[in-house]
Amino acid sequence: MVSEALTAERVLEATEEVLRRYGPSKATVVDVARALGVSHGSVYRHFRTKAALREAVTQRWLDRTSELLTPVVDDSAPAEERLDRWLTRLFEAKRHKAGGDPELFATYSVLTGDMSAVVDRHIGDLVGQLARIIEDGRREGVFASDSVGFPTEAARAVFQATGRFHDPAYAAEWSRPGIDEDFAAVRTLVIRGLRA
Amino acid sequence: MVSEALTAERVLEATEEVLRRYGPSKATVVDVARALGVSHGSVYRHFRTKAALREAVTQRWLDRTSELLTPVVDDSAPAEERLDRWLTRLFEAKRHKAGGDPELFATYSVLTGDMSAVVDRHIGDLVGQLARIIEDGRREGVFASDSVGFPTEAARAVFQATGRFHDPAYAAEWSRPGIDEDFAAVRTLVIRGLRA
DNA sequence: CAGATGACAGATTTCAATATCTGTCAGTCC
DNA sequence: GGACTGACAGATATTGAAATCTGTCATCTG
Repeated sequence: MVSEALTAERVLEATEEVLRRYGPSKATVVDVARALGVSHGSVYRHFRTKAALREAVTQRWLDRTSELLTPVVDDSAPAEERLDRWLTRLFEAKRHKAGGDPELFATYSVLTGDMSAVVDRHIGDLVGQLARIIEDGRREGVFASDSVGFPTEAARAVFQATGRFHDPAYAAEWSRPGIDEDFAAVRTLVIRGLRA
Repeated sequence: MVSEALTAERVLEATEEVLRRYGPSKATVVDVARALGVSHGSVYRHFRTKAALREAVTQRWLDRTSELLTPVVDDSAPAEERLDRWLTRLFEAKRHKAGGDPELFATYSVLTGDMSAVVDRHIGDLVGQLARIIEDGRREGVFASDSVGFPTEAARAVFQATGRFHDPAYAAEWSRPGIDEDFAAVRTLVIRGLRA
């Protein structure tokens, strides 16, 4: 064969490129096959359905954000500072993605809308990261151990309370003037709410 | 004339009925006129455009919720208790509307999507109510006066942090199991965040 | 024989014609 | 004469026939 072997990874890359070019409603499996120079039957060898292909490419996209945040979780700084940095970095990352390539961001927002399982897993990852920071903070004695429930419950509450600054549904608000002040106020409120 | 005079109020009532029956995409000015037994030209005598008619009917709908909450603001109970009740009642009211007549709720959710001015005014009303409670709490010494900014800023933060439990975009989540625990956790977190 | 192809049936989307709606206004009717 | 009508132009929505897409599979190829 002249070109490289057709792998799932190459199919995913082509899919992302096709999605970027045509958007979620017009990107077809035939387009992906065309971009790879193969027949669409070959794409179905790697992904059973179009939905499975979209799920895989979306999961990859979401996982990139989670990985961006792990350094903050594993850091050795005080928990309160890490929580602040984690929330800020999440907001920055989302805002950067949304502002840098609005069409691709909109595309993935549409995709995630049809994929509660993939999204739930991603949210689970992020809440897990938050829970680890909160657990550390309780061990340090900086965060209250009795108030908002187990670390995972507190983490869920923090995640939900800051939703306006990471949920794609609000992406349009992220470029409004005053958004930084709003974010600072919510972040402060939430962190104060965790304190001992 | 045999029937009652055609008033703006009667037009609004007919519009709500037509919206309930046909939904936001199929409800036309001609339908409203038909429901009233007049020509559509008469409807234009009371509302300059279809958009103005929809704005008026949407504002009425939103104002009904605001009015439901004023008793809690004007109550003489301690501020922290009133804040708790205000948040709970807002969530209950929204959930009740969304669950009781899902189609009409979805209809109004679509309408509000095209009406930032009306929605901003409504949010301004609600944040104003919250600010009054927070101001009282600061006067009582229960809420910190130095932390999250002026009462209006703190009120905005509280409103945004609890968005998942009043923003129609999340209506689908309000019937999920565990939502009450989630709400309790966020509510507790936020109220603790305001404390002195 | 593992991997790729392309013809095929049924589902979905596109597109252009046709129908309906919005907003105006000259004219009608108490 | 003030409230209402209905014909009208331009904008928007609906419809159904034609084109395209999804997913399968018998066949091909190196």
